[in-house]
Formats: sequence, C-alpha cells, structure tokens
Amino acid sequence: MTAAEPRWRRLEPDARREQILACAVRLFGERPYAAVSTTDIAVEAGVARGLLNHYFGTKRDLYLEVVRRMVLLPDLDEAVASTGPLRARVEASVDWFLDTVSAHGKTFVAVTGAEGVGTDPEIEQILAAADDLAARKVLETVGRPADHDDAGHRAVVRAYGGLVKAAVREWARDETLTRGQVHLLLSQALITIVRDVLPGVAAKGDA
Amino acid sequence: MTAAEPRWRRLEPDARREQILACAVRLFGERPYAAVSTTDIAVEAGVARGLLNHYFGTKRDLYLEVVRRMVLLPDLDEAVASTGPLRARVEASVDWFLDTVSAHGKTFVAVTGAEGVGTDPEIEQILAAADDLAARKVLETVGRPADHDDAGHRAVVRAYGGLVKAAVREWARDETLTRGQVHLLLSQALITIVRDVLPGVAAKGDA
DNA sequence: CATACTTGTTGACTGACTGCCAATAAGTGG
DNA sequence: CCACTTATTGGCAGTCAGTCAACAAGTATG
Repeated sequence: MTAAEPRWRRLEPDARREQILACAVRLFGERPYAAVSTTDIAVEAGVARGLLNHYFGTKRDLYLEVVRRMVLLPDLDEAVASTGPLRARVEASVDWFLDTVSAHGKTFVAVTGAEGVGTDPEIEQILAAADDLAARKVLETVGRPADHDDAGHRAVVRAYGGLVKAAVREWARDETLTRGQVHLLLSQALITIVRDVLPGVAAKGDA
Repeated sequence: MTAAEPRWRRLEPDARREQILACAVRLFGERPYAAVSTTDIAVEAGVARGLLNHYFGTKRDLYLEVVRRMVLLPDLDEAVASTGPLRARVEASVDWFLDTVSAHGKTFVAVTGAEGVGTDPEIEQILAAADDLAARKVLETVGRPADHDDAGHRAVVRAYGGLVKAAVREWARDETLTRGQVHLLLSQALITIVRDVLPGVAAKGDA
C-alpha cells in the first residue's frame, strides 16, 4: 500500500492564523483569560501549542488580537439616514444599532462585559479606540453639523456608549428589558444629550 | 545576650488577612490579573506565599475578595434629601455621588474599567449586585414612590449606571470632561429617564 | 519519476507559577 | 520556666507559557 495521508496538513500562514484566531475568540469568549490555557486553544485548533507562539508571539498578544477582532462592530460605516428631524434620525440610528447587535448575539455582549478590577492599558486603549469610533459615527448621524468633531462632544457621546452597552446587556443577556424598552431608553437619552447637554459642552468655555 | 527579635511576627488572623488583602487590592489595581503573581503579593505583604492560600484559598478566590472590597462604595446609604422638586433631588443626588467619587479617586475608576473580553460569571455577579444596590438607592432618592421597586425600573437605572461609570471615567481619568459637564450630563439624563422612560417601562404591559 | 529545497509545523526542554502540607516557631497560659 | 496552641514557613509536585532545533508537507527542479 502507498504511504497514507500525511499526519498534518500544511496551510497558508494567513489561513492557519485565521483558524487559530477563530478558536481563540470562541474560548476567550466563554471563559476568562486565566481559565483558558494555550493548550486548550491548540487542541481546539488541532495544532501544536508552539504554533500559537509562532503566529501570535505570546498568549497575551493573542488575547489582544482577539479583543481587537471582537470590538470592531462589523458594517459600522453602513449609512444611516442623516436627514429629517432629530427624533427621526435618532430613532433610526438606535434601530439600526439594535438590529446589528441582535444579529451578532452574544459576541457584542461578551466584549462589553467588565471583568472586574485591573487596569490593562493596552486593552483600555483598544476599547477606547472602538468607543471613539462609534462616538464619531453617532455624532455624524445625529449631531449638529456645526461642531460635530468637537472633543468635548465626543467625550459625552463616548459616555453615552456606556449607557448603550449596559442597556444592551440588560436586554440581550439578562432579558430584564425588552427591545422596545431599550429603544425608548436609548432614544430619549440621546435626544436629551443632543438637545440639552451638548450645547452646554462647547469647545471654548461653557454656555 | 538574650535571643534577638523573632524572624516574623505573629498576627491575629483578621489583621493578617486584612493586611494581605490591602496589598492585593493595590497590586490588582495596578496590573491585570495574570500579571500579578501570588509571589508578588506575598513579597509585598512580607509573608510566605503559602499564607495566601491559607487565608484565601486560591489566587482566584483572593481576587474575588479584592473585587468585592473595591466595588462597595463606602457610605452608599448616606442619606440624601428626598424631598422637593425632581430636578433638585436629581442634582443633589448627582452632586453627592460626584463628591464621593472624587474623594476616593482612582479606586472607583479602577473597578469600572472593562478588561476586555471574557465572561466571568462570578465577577459579573459581584458587579451586578453592586450595580443593583446603587440602582435601588437612586430609585429611592429620585424615583416616583409609587412603584420604586419595580424590576423593570431597576433594570433601566442599572443601565443608567453604565452611563455614570463611563462619564466618571471621562472626567476623573481621561480629563476629557469637567465635573460641571459630567454633572450636566448625568442630571439631564436621569431627569429624562425618570420623566420620559420609566413611565413607559411599567411592570404590567406598556403605556 | 526521483530529488533537492522551502517553510509550515512539531515536540521536547526550561523556567515560572500555583496549590498543598508537614514541620517550625511565635506567643500565651499554667 | 515549660507545655500548648496555632500562625507561619519552606519545600515538593503538578501545570503552564516561551523557546528552538529538528522534522516533514508541499513545490520546484532535473
């Protein structure tokens, strides 16, 4: 008989990297960092443990990649109607967002989950960048065109992002709020922010 | 000459436990979980590493204790005027809260810091309990007395807690917002929630 | 079809870390 | 001064992450 199938298949670096990353995303999404061993990930991917280091460096580096992968909300730059009265724009924006979140299920909830104490600068930076991107997007859609790129405005909307995440958790994970209730909460809050808060948070001095 | 001072001092279990916990709080507040070894904590506390296990069991158990210690906002049950018009009560409440936070500096900011991905049920539960306690407190102060203990209302106010944490981070850590701006944001948002959102989140059916 | 070459992949080695437990000694009462 | 309680130590065993030289899968070459 001829030599049988090889013991392992040789993949393109990109493909192998992607496969490993996918397994890592799943495992890190289920258990906290310390409870996931590189051996677990290697077994899940069906490769030798040393290969993880070859592609990602250290375990922590792999984790950072996972976080980067999970935080970037797909189709974030999808256009949402940015004309019409404020309430209509806000509600359309919130609707689009809730649709996106419900489509990705638990993935979004997992990234927003606070893991307790412990300041990790690099993680913070990744999350901050994602929040800021989302904030710009919101301001672009519902913000007043005049000063939509003001730093103070972005900070307020980033804080609004905290409300959004917490509200989505209540809805998608804990089921303590319905989608309609979350929609109401987020819409009213955003309208209030645009109408009553942003004018008082001007770039130069206060109103 | 008499036998010199002993190589180590014997402490009351409570005292020793407290001392170790204090060191753990400091270290876990500076670095993420995996970057803090039990040896580090033991050295910091000046005790043998095995003593940590004796008092707290596993490293993870010690970490849970640290989180429990940090999340409970001291003097949370301090009375705040719960009479007068809504706006006055809300602003007094927000003021009290910002005072408390600024008094405890970075401690509060550290606990609210999301550490990325990874669902840790026990941590989530601890944080959820703290959030719910805070939510009850807020409802007690500014909520309408009729149905202040409604589950839906608590969920909305817990979500509001997400806004609070994010806003405080912008102010106390990143300094991208002033205290006045945070005060404005949190007050307006809370007023909107009490006025326009909670009535639409009734216990039985919707309005 | 056989051979040399490239490189994706493996497996073992090493240092670090955690949990465990019997021995030790600090403090106290008799 | 001595015996007793127990807080504390120190070392052992198992696990895990990072490194690297050797190996083999796939491809090009004659």
